[in-house]
Amino acid sequence: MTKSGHDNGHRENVVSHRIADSLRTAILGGSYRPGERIRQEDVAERSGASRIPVREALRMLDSEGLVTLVANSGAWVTKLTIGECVETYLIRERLEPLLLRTSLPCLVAAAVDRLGRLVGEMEAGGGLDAFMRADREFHLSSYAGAASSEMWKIIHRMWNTTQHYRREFTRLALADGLTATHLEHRLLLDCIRRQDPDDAERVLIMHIRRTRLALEKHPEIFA
Amino acid sequence: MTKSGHDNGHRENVVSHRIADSLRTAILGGSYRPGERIRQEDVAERSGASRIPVREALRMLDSEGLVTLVANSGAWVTKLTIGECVETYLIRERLEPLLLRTSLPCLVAAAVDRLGRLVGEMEAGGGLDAFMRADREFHLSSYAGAASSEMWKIIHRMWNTTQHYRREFTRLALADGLTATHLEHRLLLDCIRRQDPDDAERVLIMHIRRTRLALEKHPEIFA
DNA sequence: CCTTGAGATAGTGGATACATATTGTGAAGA
DNA sequence: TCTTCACAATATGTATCCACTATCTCAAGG
Repeated sequence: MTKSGHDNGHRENVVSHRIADSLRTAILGGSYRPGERIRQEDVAERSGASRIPVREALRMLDSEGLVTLVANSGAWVTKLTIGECVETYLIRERLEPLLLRTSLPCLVAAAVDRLGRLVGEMEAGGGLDAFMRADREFHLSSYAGAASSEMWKIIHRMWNTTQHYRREFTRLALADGLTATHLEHRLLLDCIRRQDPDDAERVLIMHIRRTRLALEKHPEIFA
Repeated sequence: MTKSGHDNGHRENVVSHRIADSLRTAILGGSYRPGERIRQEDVAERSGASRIPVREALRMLDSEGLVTLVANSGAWVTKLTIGECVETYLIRERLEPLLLRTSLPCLVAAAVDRLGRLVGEMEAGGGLDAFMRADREFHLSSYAGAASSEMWKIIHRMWNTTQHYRREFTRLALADGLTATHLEHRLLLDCIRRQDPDDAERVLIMHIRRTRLALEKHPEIFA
């Protein structure tokens, strides 16, 4: 290990990966809006690199579903129709319970405690951004026991592609207090504490399904 | 339409796409084996292009899960462990029934007839390659009513990444005649003819699950 | 004999420059 | 006034050249 200590996990010091990370953060953070065009030259100039690594980065994000590439035309931030968004929730209804079941036995006490704190943060009502962050962290952390699995990647991807629409939906739902959501989170946390995979699946299905049904009542988000 | 008639659907006349298609066909056809290295220079030379479109193609295939890219190191045909392959089947058990349910009402009589012919081809016993082609065609065609959906892409990808291992497993199973498989295909075809989504889901779950359990008994495939 | 480190080698990552396709604009004609 | 065709501007796709990193080989030392 004297030479260069290359075993720094999967840290990619490659420019294309850095650009992809930067763009991903910007898209998820809302700096880019769905349907907005992304010009290779702009990104290249802003990041001080040439267009080649930008193209590689765009291809990565395309494969993640965050941007849509069209040959000889350009790249746009992926824009979902309400139908595609609903389909994503239908997939999540089937896969996330399985992922949670897989992850459940691997969640140590410390991890469960952290989930409890996150539920508390959401209930505290710190505003839109705080809820979004805690909600994402809560659910994805509950799958941490199964991280690095193929299913984990699929689910993670779906959380990313729907991030913008969840934000807009949550913005509307915050007005009603999100009481059902908070209750479901408490129930889910309890199932996790009890290490009960069957009940956990049921609650999670209900949670995702109810959100989908509520989302379908707000087609204006996809206008 | 005087200039160049560019409206040929999604036909990608881009070199990188052509190379990706070529490599994909080669990998799925078995010309490349899992774990085998793919050198950019070799592919570039063989296709008469430079390395840049080859890199783009490799990134596409990486995003499809067919090849594995490592920064500053190279590209290899993705090699699955038995655990990863089993996980793929677990995902398929949950998603394909849903996809079939979505596709079912869109399958017209002609499409169902074609499914029937494919079942006949499989039962006819034309050897490994013939069965592989008909089996893939049968299942993927049963989802054709939901083509272009996100779920369809996920499933398609999984059929691709496990293609090599299904071939090896089928090679072993052919000796036993595949009787259960043929019965399940007949049952599934009947459910489709009756337009019964609930029974179709049950049969398909059983079909995938039984295959997974049988696959788990042959770890030597992944040696 | 085994371990370790320096140098050579091969192969990927990136920058610059050029070719090509798409799209927007405007003028000419019906 | 609307349609249509041609041209120009813009952005993407590709080729060539260079730099960097990882791996392999081999020799020196314990």
